[in-house]
Amino acid sequence: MRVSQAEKEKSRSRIIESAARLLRERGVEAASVADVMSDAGLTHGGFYRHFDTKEAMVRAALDSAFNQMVDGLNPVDRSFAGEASPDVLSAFEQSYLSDAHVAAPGLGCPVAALAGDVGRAGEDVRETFAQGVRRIVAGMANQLSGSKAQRQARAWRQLAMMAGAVAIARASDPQTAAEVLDACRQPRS
Amino acid sequence: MRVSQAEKEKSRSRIIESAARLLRERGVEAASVADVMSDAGLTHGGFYRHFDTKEAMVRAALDSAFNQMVDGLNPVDRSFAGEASPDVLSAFEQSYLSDAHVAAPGLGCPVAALAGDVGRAGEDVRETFAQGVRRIVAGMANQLSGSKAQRQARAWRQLAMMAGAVAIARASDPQTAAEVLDACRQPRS
DNA sequence: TGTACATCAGTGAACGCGCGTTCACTGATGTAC
DNA sequence: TGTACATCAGTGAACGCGCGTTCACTGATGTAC
Repeated sequence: MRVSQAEKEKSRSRIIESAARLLRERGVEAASVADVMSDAGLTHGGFYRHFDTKEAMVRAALDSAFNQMVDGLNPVDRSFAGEASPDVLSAFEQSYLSDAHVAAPGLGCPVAALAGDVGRAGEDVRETFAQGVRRIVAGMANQLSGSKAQRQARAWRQLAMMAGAVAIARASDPQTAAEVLDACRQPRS
Repeated sequence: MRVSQAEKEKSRSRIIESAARLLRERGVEAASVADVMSDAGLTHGGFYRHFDTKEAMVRAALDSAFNQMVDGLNPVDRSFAGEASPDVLSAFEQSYLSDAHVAAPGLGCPVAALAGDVGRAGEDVRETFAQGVRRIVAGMANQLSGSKAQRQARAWRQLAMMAGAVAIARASDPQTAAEVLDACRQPRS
């Protein structure tokens, strides 16, 4: 039964949203096309009316997940003039290194959840990932002071540390997770 | 054809070595039992004379990969008295953030290659991973100065940053990879 | 505005394929005497 | 030290299963007149 163009667009959005969550929760390979379609309230057969391949879905879902992260970094009600807001960055970092983020990968940072998987994916997926990471780093660097190169380098170091810490925390026992998160919450040394 | 106990032990070592490399290169799911056995010069049917399940092999391979990393941190010819050797730590960090490490995940740090996958694995695998990370952090902390808590916290931050940076570099294009690695090679800020 | 018809979003069965695991079998190894 | 026999590492076929993808079909949507 054909549905309207507006309905199709809603379906596509639901597929991408489901994919963005399931990819981060289960990994690129374990999040199957059938799982994603079922989560979106559809059957798997219709998948190819929306995407040519699973890889195309992965790219769209990655982009969506990065958008969520960048939105969290640049709340519209605060950065209306692009001004530096160190409390926004502090809040982002505190939220990133929280137990809640560790416990909910499906809603969390795609770098912490998927960097390993994407490293083994095709070039197109890696390109989508790289652009997403760059947007996060640019958003963080905007909230820092110093020269442009200094701000960007500090943002890279901070994001790498936080993503590494959350990935380690998820891959360990609760005590080890608490140790690495606590260490990374402390100021630089 | 039955082989001697010594031959069996050699087979087991080859299986673990192949698994440790293929897991880091392809990920936990994509490194199949048949691939590992073939790489070790055996056929897949004999796998269960060595391990009860694929998960048991993953744990043994993870342990082996972490051993390699810890050996690199504590060269026997240097740390004979457990004394602090800052140049050993510097060499470790420089090697960790090198292009060679990014290009050769099969011989590299299991944290950078497998933290994401292990985060979705069973509790036993996560426990093996956690013990491995702790050994790396202890080895790094031994090379630092300050109170025990300070040294350990600094080691956690440094390892989290380096593992995050290498994972991001592998999941990105060459230019982005160079940016994140360069940033993380710089001293603290 | 109505009518006739082409389009196509979504369904559910089916495809080939590789996965982890099991199994009957082989024949050299290890052991009991 | 020899001999008879039980053990078991390794082989290769087979198992059920879920994967990504394809396909014939349905019937509401969109369009041409």
